[in-house]
Parts: sequence; C-alpha cells; structure tokens
Amino acid sequence: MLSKTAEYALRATIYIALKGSEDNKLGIEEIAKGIDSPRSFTAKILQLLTQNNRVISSVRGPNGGFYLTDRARKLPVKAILAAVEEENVITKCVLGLKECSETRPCPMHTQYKNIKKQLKQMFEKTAIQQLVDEFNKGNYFIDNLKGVRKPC
Amino acid sequence: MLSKTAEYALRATIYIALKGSEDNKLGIEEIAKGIDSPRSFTAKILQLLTQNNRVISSVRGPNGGFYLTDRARKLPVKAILAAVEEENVITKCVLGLKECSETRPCPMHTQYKNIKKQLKQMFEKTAIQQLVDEFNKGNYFIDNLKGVRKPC
DNA sequence: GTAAAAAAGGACACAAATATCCTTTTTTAA
DNA sequence: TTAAAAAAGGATATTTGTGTCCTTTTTTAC
Repeated sequence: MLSKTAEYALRATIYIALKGSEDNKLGIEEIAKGIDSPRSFTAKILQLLTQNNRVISSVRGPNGGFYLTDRARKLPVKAILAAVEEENVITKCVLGLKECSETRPCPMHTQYKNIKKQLKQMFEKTAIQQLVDEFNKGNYFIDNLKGVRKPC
Repeated sequence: MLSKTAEYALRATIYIALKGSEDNKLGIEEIAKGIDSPRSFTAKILQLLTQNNRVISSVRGPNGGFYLTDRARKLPVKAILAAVEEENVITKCVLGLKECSETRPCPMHTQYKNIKKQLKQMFEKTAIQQLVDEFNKGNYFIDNLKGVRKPC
C-alpha cells in the first residue's frame, strides 16, 4: 500500500506528535528507536517533512530536535503523504490506468471507487492531533512505536 | 497501492479473460500491446500466473498462447495477487507495523480497519469472470486496455 | 569565543523492482 | 521431418527505493 518512506514518515510524525512538544523536542536517535526505523534514512525523511510542507518543525544545536506546532497538529494526515510525494494512493486507479473515471472506468472501477473514496476521506479528514487524542484515550500497547506504548 | 507487477498481472489476466478463450489463445505481443505494458516483463509475469497458481493456462507452438479455463474464470481476483505474492495489501497495517490488531492497534487502526476489510472483500469476493461480465454490459471506453474498449 | 550538540546536506552503497535480450524447448503445420 | 511459431527460461541491464556514513552548518551553554 505505502512505501517504507511513507510508513516511516507517518510513524515518525505521529511519534513526535505523541511524545514531543515545543518545550520537549525529540532527537533523531530517539525517534528512530521509538518507531524502529533506520536512523539516517529517517533523518532524510524528516528533512522532507520540515522542508516541503512544514509538517514538522526543527531546531539545530544543543536542546534542539523535532516537534510539531499547534498549527501542524491540525493538519490532515494527507499532509504527511504530500511531503513524501505519495498522495496519489488516494486517487490512483487500482489497475494503474492513466485514465479511469466514471465515464471511462477500468474493469475494477465499480468495486474500487468507494474504497478509494474512503481512503481519501481518512487521509483528508483525520488530523494528526486527532490520532494523538484517540491514542491517548485508549490503553494501547504497541510494539513498533515502542516508546509510545502503554501497558495493557 | 499495488506494484507495477501486480497491476500488469491484473490487467493482463483481465485482458485475456475478456478477449481470449481456449479456441482463441492470445500471444504475448497482443496482450502487452492491449494493456500497454512492456512485452518481456509481462511475459515473466504471465509465467508466474501459469506456474504458481494456475490462474492462466498456456500452450506453446503455433496457434499457442494464453487463455483462461472456465475453472480459472471463477477464481477470485485475489488469486492473481497471490500468484505475484502481493496478497498482503489485504491484511497489512497501514503504518507497516508487524503487530497491529484490535487489541494492539496502531494509531490509525480505527480509521483504517474498515477500509482494509472492504479491500479484502473486493479481492476475495469478486471473481475474474464477474469483471468480464460487468465490463461487457457497460459501454466502456478504456485507454490502456486498448483492444478491449468499446466506443462510447 | 570556543566546544559540544544537534540537524542539514552530500556522497555513496546496497537491494529490490522493473525491464530487455537472447537462447531453449515445445508444438504445429506443411 | 523440417521450418516456423510461440512460450519458457536464463542472464543481464537499468532504475528506483532503501539505507549508511561523513562533513558542514547552526545553535546553545559555558
């Protein structure tokens, strides 16, 4: 479904949103460990997220690190995909046809169109902070987002 | 969503189901042109489909080619994904976590679980022949599955 | 203002996906 | 039984995705 790049981008951003703040910036070391991802590769991805779409904020030097502003927390999850140029999952034809629409549908269009619509909704209507809130409400215990988990 | 390999596998199989029969086998040349895919690469993929899961049947030599048996036409679309080892789209966590379930959900599990369920249904409940039937009923006009299109 | 900490950036390495080409095997028709 | 047609198979090339490492820049604290 998504590339490793997109998965790490989502995991890292959610991790930073969950554990960090402007007063408590997180270093790349902690983030990579927290989401179980390769450190340097993740650093590259975070660069995309700080530059391309300003989803993540960063500060260099001692006490520096990554965090999300309140503004960024209101962004839809789609903004993360956009930063790593993978928004197209939302719109792409399941058979990979360049043209696939209601008037020129591919043979799977009827079956897929509603799923695609829901994917679109999920990524566009869900704010990053919303994921944080829901996660904090639950008593979840997650393996890969290690530092984030709570005991069951 | 899907790899090129999976897309070509789906397109080729649907193309063969639409245009071919045991009496009218299709050659790789025609198939690749019909679905707008690289010829040799598509040939490799068709090998997977003939070997791994017997979704497609083939005969060598003059008047040989590819076709689908009636049995194969009843297979779910998932069988095509299985042949190219890409069934996991149906079950995979959207964030790529190894463990993600109702009891140990990832932060997007709530939003994604229903979409995943529908994806699963689509690939498991839709038979290849069903796509053919629906396509033939409509007055469709498709660019990439070139030979298959009908005028609007 | 100097040293240390941290992200940013550049260059490179490795692996997987995608794609091509050529040879071999099978089959058919003449 | 031979030539031609077609898929099967093997080897290799190319591109993209993934991952690492080292240097540079920025920032802070002392």
